[in-house]
Amino acid sequence: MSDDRELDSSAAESTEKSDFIRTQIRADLAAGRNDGRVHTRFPPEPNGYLHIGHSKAILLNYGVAQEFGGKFNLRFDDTNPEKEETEYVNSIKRDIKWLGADWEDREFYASDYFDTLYEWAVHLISNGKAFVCSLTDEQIREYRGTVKEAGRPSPDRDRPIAESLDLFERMKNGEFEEGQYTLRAKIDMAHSNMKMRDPLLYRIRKAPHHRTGDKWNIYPFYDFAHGQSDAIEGITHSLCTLEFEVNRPLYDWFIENLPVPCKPRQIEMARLNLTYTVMSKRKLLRLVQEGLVTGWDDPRMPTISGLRRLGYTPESIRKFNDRIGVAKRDSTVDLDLLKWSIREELNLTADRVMAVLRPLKVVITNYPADQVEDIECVNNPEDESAGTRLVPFSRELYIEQDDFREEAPRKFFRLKLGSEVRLKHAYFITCDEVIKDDEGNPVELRCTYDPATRGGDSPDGRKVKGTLHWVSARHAVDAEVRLYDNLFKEPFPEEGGDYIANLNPDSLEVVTAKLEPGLADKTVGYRCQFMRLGYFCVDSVDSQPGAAVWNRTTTLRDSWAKLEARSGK
RNA sequence: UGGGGCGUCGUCAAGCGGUAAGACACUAGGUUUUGGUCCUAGCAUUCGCGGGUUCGAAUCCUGCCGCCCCAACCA
Repeated sequence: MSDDRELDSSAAESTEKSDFIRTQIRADLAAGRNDGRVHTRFPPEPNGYLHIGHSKAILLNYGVAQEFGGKFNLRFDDTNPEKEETEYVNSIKRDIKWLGADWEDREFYASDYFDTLYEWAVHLISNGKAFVCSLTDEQIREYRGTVKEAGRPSPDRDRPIAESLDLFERMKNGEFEEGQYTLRAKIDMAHSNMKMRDPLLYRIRKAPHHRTGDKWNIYPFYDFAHGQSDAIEGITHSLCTLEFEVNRPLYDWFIENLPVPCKPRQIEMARLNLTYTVMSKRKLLRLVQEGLVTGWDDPRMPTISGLRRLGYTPESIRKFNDRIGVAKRDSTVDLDLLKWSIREELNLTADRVMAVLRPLKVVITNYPADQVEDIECVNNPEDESAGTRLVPFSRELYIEQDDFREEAPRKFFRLKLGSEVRLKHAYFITCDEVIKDDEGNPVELRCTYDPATRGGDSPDGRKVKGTLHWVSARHAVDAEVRLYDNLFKEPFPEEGGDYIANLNPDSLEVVTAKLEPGLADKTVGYRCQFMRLGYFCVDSVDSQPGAAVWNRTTTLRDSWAKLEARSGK
């Protein structure tokens, strides 16, 4: 049966995608543009960790290259030395590899092209298309006008070419202070597109660069670096997000006015937004810096490294991306879709094991005190080849506190005083007596079992509605289990005031759980379902040899909780 | 009182003049030794709104409305 499902999904994957980007690429190919080549790139700025939104860009660029027999580059957009760090380039490379996108030997940096970019800036000056400007940042802003009023030309706009050439060289040589001069293109101060009003090309910055060190005193801006870097690498389709739509005329202007080896086409698409989280590096960075999370890889973060640590697989993220599609309209994807993509995979592949998160002791009064039985348990009902394992059963057990109510409505199928339930794979038990503490909370259940129901079926054919998971008290191993929930309590945390105020105070609950003994030696990389509770994995950071820490990747669908919540209102 | 982009189910998203795919979510049943999974059924007579063209419009034209982006020496 699981075979059928796998066939179905692979068949679905093989259907040709027809989003607007691929449609454009096919048209370009048909028109013979760029010699019929397809070459894409992912251009991260190394100023933070990659998040799930980046996975959309990575997988799309890589996927498109694959589908059209083209190539995919990784290029770090490192034109701002003040914000960029080597730690980030390493984490970015690790995350892209993990997602399964392969840039082969094409790892590039915009900073690789600083020399060429400098030459091209000189080229523009020489052709009267750029000039050195002495306006301060404040003046530049003022001269630029507004979206509704034309700007005014800089007084330096007609500076003689030779003078600009000289000044620009001296800027490069470090003869001036930061902010003293800039290099600007000479386009049109009255242009209706603000990006075309004599945009800045270079600024003086004396900060050391993570790769070029102190070689440069001037650094190009994004607009002067990005398209040219694309062209240098032979990129044919430069995919980016919607906010760069207004930059496209400028992108094209540089391509037209510079001796570039290829003419890439910029195509813009909507970025990914997800409910119950934020997706901007700036906002994520603040969570890290203020210690609101444990780091970029905190399992609650929407970062690739956070999701990996939470238990997501590369495949689940790829499937998620296939399902959200790509389009031009602003949208926010339901977090449930992401959760569903990991449940879908783990349902088919994860072992079912037993763990009790909030233990309640059960004593089987008619079970011999010194007896221990090995109960055969199915590892994965969705996958027969996963086999079975033996789990010890004895007189004293733990069950989940939530699975017992002294009195409960008819719809409550779990253990009640005087009623019978099945312990998964083991026996039917009936609760005879509840022992409570001073506050009336149940601390121990006295139960009897029916020896004839071994394995979980009654020979007389009587049925029980509930099946509970359990662990043998004597054999159970204690473990720290981290129950993660949504980082934010609101679906749109950025709406209204400060998003920090919408953090979910219950995004992490830590419990000491009782696990079946076979889980004691599990190591990083192991994923399983704690039966009836959710999917869990061994934490890759805080686990110690012999003392795994477990993270809840996601809960199971819980129609009982839904039902109860509904009737409670 | 500028320019650019976008409006199809609660959320994503196909559709490109021939009479609204699919997924998630949700609802109702069935199966079930996980209240999980799985299965079945339901879930937009309607595509932001109004006109027009056409035998026929979500698709073409037109007017309006709404949302997003652009005035960092960020990317």
